[in-house]
Order: sequence, then C-alpha cells, then structure tokens
Amino acid sequence: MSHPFRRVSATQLTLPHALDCPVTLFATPDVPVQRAAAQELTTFLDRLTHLPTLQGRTPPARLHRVALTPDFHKGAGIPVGTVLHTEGVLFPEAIGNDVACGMGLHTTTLTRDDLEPHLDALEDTLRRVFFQGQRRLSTTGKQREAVLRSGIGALVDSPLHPGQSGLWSRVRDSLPADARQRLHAGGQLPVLSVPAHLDWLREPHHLTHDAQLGSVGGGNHFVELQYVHRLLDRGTAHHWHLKAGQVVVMVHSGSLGFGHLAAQQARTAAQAALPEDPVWAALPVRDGGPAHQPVMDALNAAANFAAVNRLCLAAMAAQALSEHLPGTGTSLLYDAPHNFIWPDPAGGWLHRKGATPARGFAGMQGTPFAFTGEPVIVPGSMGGSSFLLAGRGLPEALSSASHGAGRLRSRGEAMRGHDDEFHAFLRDFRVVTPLDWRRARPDIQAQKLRELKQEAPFAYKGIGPVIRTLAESGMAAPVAELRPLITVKG
DNA sequence: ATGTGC
Repeated sequence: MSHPFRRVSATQLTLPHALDCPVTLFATPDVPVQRAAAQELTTFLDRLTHLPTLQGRTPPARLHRVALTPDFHKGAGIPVGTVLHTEGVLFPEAIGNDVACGMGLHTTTLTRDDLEPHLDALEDTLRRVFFQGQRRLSTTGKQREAVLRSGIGALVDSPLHPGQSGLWSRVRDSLPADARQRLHAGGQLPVLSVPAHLDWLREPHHLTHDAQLGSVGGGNHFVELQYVHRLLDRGTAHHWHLKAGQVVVMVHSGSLGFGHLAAQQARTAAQAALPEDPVWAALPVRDGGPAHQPVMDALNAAANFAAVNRLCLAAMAAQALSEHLPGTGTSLLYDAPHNFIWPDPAGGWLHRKGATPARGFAGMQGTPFAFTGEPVIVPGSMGGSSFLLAGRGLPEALSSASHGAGRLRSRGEAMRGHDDEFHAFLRDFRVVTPLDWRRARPDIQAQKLRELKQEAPFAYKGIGPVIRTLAESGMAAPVAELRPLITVKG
C-alpha cells in the first residue's frame, strides 16, 4: 500500500483516522497520492483528536468534514488541497502562508488574431508597466485604510486625491455595474477594526506609486494574457460572454507583504489563545465572545487587500493592451481566493488551503451565476493550458475544487535545471520577468532566477488528469480551455 | 508565499 487511503469509488478514497468525521480524497487516477502528504494530514487529524481543549466545550469544538482535492500534495503544515469544515474552532495554519491568494479572470473585446501582430511590442509594454518603476498606482493613507476595511468598496466609494494618476480611476472605471457579485463574498469581508499596526497603512504618502498595490508577487503568481483555445460547454460559455479565440486576462496573486504580516499575527493570536497546542494553533470560537474577532479582522483585511490588488493588476494589463489597441474593453468575469477561512452559511467555519470555491446553482442564488454555478479558475503551469469550470457544489467536496495542477518536483529539484534552457523557455513562451531590469542588484537577480526556475513547467504535474477528475467526480464542469499568449511573472 | 529594486 503506497498510502493510507481506502478507495470507495472511482474517484473517492477515505482516510482512516480516529476522528468521527468523513475524510474524502478525490484522487486522480494513475497519479499516485504522495505518501508524505497523506502522512502530514494524518498527523494533523490525530492532533485534533488529542487536543484536550477541543473536548467538553460548549458549544463543542469539532471537525465536521475533510475534503482533499485532486491536486492534493505536500505543503508547509497541512497539505495543499485540504478543505476543513469545523465548528467552534479556527485553524489559521490551515489556509496556507499566503492569506487570500486567489484567481481573477477578465474577458476582453479582443481576439487572438487582433493581438498576434502586437505581441513583441506588448512584451516591452508589460515589462515597463509591471516592473520598470512605472506602476504609477498611488494611494493615500485614507485609501489604504478603506481598501482594508471595505475591499472593492474602497474603489467604488473612496474619493481620488488631486494629483493621483489615472490608474486608480482606471481600476474604478473598469468595474462592471454588478462587480460586487463577481467577487467571492462580494469582494468585501467584514472588518470591525482595521489592524492599524500593519506596515502597509503606515507607509509614507506616495504620489507616484504604492509600495505593494500593483505588485504581482512571487512564486506561482502571474498575470497572463490568454486566449480561449476551445469551449467545452457552449451554453455556460455563452452565459459568461466567452467565445473561441477571445483574449482574456488571468490574474493569480495574493496579499503580498500585508497578508504575510496579517497571517503571522493570526498565528500568534491563535497560539496565545491555546498555548497547550503551539504547533497547530487552534483558535476557539466562543459564542458571545469576540476572542477570534481580531484574527478574522486581520485575515479579512488581507482578503480585501488581495481582491483589490488582483483588480489593480488586471487594470494594469488592460492599460498595456489599450496602448497598442486603443478602445480595448475588459470586463471582470469572476474573482475568488483559494487560501482562506469563511463562516459557512450552514454554520461552522470553512477552511480552504489551495482549494478553490466551487458552489453550485443553489449556492449562487441572487448572483449572475445562479444558472451556471460558480466560475472555477484553475491555472496551469507556466506555458501550459489553464481551465475555466463551473462549480457544482458537491457536498462531499465541501463545494470546492482544485486550484492548480499540483507540484511534481520539489523546489530544490526544479532549481537544478540548466539556466540556458530556462532562459530559452522564457523567451519562447513570452514570459516577462523582472530579471532584465537593469537597476536591480545582481544578487537579487540571481535569487529571482532561482525562484522562477522553481515554477518551471516540468516541476508541475499535467493539469489534464486534474480537470478530468474534477469533472468525473462532479465537483466542477469544464467550460473552456485557455492557452497563454504572454505571461507576466513577478 | 514574503522582501529585495523604484
């Protein structure tokens, strides 16, 4: 036996453990489950069983269900692709390092043929807009506070400062009338008290650029111009105004330095709340007691920040497009985080670490997606296809789906590839990076090259089997395959 | 994942 899971159907396996709650792995056929990941999860679940403070509480703290997505693999702490539904307890550790990291997708009025003659020039423009000191996204302290408190509300309601450049207003103007319904949780999670001690708020007033907003971030984050390679569900594609050959903008980014600090605070607060369990910091949620509120304020502020940043990144890509193709329109299709904790509508708390929300028709009532299911954006590896699916709200999967292909080789292994081959890949696949930014220090450049190599396509599994498993298990239905034209890697 | 650089 290569792993401790027991197969219960074509795609579903159960993990034996001491807890009285179902644990379901949606396994990808022919792809072996990483034993190390299964072991980490078992350790985590055993730990919950033995956490003495979880027992005898009123209301009781317990785990209702665990779902593991088809790209389930080893990660820091519990594995990537883990979804937990808890009651009376939060696990800030169980959502990944990058709080509210997620995906956004915007349609454009362009076709691949429109864009093709401009690709060389666009590479230079994107390099300038994203890296060469021309981000030109300025913020005031009041705007930054509004972003944290209100997320997308800051874009809609907050006034512009005289002297601020056009990008901030471009972000606002690019939002469709129903924008709030096109962001998970309305793009605005509740923050009772803005965590004022987080660095981003205290940064000096810049009139030229913000230190964080407008940054892509590192690792697997990117902004990509793609085209619709093929439609897999014409009806849903029509609903979503997607056509074959159409150019779209995909954004994968998180909460940057702000969220990093917010996550640290959340962990520290959780450890202080339950010092008996300093490793898997558990945070009790007491009825009528606000013990968890500062933690959720910090996490929610990070989610608001991340959603706004993804909108900013898309607007920067749109700006670059319109420099070459004036009059180009872009429109937000959907945006959702894949590392987060939300209160579940049915009670308790839903934790997703590297798993994307995939609610079905019932869960999307009152939104533009009531008849299609929630858009599920699954990015491929660098140079490869990404997929757009429609959520089906599978209860066993806790209305979740995979968030990517899943890593195949360790970061260390990926870094051992040849530099020359990697540079050739970046050139052939039109990957724009900060590597050739002349003003950057050589040691920083060398480090950046090592980081980028960790994201080389051969480091990731093929996305095809993951998408097939999502479809066959009933987690999400494929709508379109998207292929890259130009990629901006942070 | 974060920061670096401006």
